[in-house]
Amino acid sequence: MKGIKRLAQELDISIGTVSRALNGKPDVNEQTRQRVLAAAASMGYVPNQAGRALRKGSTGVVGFMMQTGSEVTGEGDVFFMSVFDGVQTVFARHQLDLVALLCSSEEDPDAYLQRVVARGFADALIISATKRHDHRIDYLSERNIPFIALGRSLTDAGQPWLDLDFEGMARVGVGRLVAKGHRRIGVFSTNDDSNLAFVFIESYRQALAAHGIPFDPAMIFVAHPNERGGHDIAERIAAMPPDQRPTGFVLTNEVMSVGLYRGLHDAGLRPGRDFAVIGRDSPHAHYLNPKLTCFSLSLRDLGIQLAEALLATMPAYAAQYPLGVVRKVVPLDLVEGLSDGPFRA
Amino acid sequence: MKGIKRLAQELDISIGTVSRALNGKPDVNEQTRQRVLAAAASMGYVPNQAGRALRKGSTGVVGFMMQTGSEVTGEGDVFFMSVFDGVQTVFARHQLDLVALLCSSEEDPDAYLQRVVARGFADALIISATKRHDHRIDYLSERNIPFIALGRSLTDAGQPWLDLDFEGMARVGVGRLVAKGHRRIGVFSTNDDSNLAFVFIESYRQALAAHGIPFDPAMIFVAHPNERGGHDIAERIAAMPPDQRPTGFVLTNEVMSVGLYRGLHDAGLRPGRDFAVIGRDSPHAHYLNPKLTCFSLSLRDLGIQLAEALLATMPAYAAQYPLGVVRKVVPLDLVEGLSDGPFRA
DNA sequence: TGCAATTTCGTAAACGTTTCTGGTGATGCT
DNA sequence: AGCATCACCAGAAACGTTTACGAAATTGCA
Repeated sequence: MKGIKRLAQELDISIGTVSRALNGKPDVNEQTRQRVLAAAASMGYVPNQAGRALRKGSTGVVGFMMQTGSEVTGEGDVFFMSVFDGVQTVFARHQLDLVALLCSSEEDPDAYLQRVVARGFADALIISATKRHDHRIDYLSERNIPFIALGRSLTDAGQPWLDLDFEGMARVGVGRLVAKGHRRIGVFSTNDDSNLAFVFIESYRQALAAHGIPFDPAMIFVAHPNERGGHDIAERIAAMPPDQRPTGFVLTNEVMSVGLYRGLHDAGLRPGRDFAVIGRDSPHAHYLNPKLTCFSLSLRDLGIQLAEALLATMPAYAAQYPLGVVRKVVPLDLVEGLSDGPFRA
Repeated sequence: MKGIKRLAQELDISIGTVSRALNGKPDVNEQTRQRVLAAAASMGYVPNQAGRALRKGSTGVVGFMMQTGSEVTGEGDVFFMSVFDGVQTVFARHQLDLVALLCSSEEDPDAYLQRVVARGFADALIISATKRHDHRIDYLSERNIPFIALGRSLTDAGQPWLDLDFEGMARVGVGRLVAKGHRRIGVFSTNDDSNLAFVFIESYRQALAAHGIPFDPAMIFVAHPNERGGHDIAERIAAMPPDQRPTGFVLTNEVMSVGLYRGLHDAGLRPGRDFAVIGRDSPHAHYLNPKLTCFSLSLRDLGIQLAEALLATMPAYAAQYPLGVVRKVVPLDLVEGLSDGPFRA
């Protein structure tokens, strides 16, 4: 005999009453409730997840889907740890648990989603690293599984999303460099289907146009969104004839600046003196020398917004979070460093 | 009507047969099996996790418990992503899924473990950031839940564990610096109950003794195991009278060197010239200037070993992994850089 | 042809919980 | 005193699966 049944037998009351006592339901005598609670504590009773989920149809778990492997760690790293923390502070108020659903780099994300998630493993989902055309969005909305995307997508099923303000980063970044005399401003892009890069490049072109600077495709550097990618870019820049090189760079990724700095240094280019860099804040970038001028935001706060927007779409919680369908760009602050120092123009 | 019942009704056969067909059980006609498989695919059937777990008593899920929040990210960061990848390549062979159980920084790890895990959420666990006295180890072994610890602990319930070779790092690191003439060699420690720091400091003392160098408590620098901690250490070193400062430093953490470099630089100390640094390999440290001399290991391989050692303790898989109870220290390679360059002695 | 062995399948129980439906006894009200 | 109300609780059904058991249909063999 196990579980609630054993408890009931021990106390000589019915399992129904035990369940009601445990779950704070109204029709149970306060005295018996205390008896049950005491017995549960002393016997170390803890409800079985499967039984409860089967009966209730919900698990109390929200999944954050992310990809593993070292190569794909674009936003990865410490980024998520802080976002998680924010999400959890909201979830804690509702006894919801957050788990990270780890999609192996060897498995197709769509397949993973179907395999793990559609089984009713989680009540709701947070998906990240959204692509411009993202099958997961269709899949989840077809089945009415509540979810929110961290990142916009062209695949629009009316889902809520939160995204960083790439337009703003392009506008402010370019504007800042232009004001210092730069005309050849490099940016990075990826060669996958990620919407992030697409939005950023578009905004970059608009920002250039706003300052009357013609767009030059050679200023777009495709690379992996990690340290190595930053290093690759620096090497490519160094290989260009000096008069065709960009004189400044705007990055939206947290860690690329680390590799970029090193690559620039090896090429004899010092950020903030020979070359302007504007990047993204991160624990690593924070210790670059010279100090990186970067866009910054509270990741914990991002997590909080993410959680609230998600709860707003879940029937059981929507009433407490009357936010409607959140589709929002979150702004970043520019933190002045020395890496985009005065240009010689 | 939902799930397997609907499938059965559609095909006009019993749910028992459908289940057996789906699960590859022997006593089902090959032709009906194909019919079932086809119907399941076309109707997008996917078995309910709760129902299956309830009946079978196992979930097919292994949890990796880790803490969230930006402050506690000692080993965190990109470290885990690669380890996960290794674990998953092993798990994939057995249809096991790995999820990260995220313990909020606001919740007690022991309480979290009881709340989430004992519910039968996962079949087995990997716990990390083990303490010298770790309640989780007792808890899990009392309930016979298979688990493995990433990190040794004084709490010994006969559990399997894997740990990095801190003895080796201390011995090789100190030996290398001593050979270059260093006598005052700094190391870092934490002020929590983590066993990692304890083992390392012990080995450090022994390594010093082996070279006839007296132990000086002032050479131990307590700090947070992250970039900021590294920076703090540099500031403290800079504040010491030059003739009392360490002349070299051995770090076992992946990211502290980033902050240490910056802090040393601000104090006018250049790694590899005025000060020797030996650290840990990581994507970030890899781009330090000058190149960091560091201990390195394949995290993916660590994940593979972790997974295999865990499976060896799970009754259902033990036969395929006859490893016994694995309690093993995994070695690291020294990668020569320029940060521990020639000493002036 | 007849009996045993084998293949294939349907039936039903079980996993641990929550919740619906009634029922009992006590209480309140007239 | 009689009736309605109420607080409390027991019983049972249900959630979706897997699996033990046995029955039916088929085959093999003499």
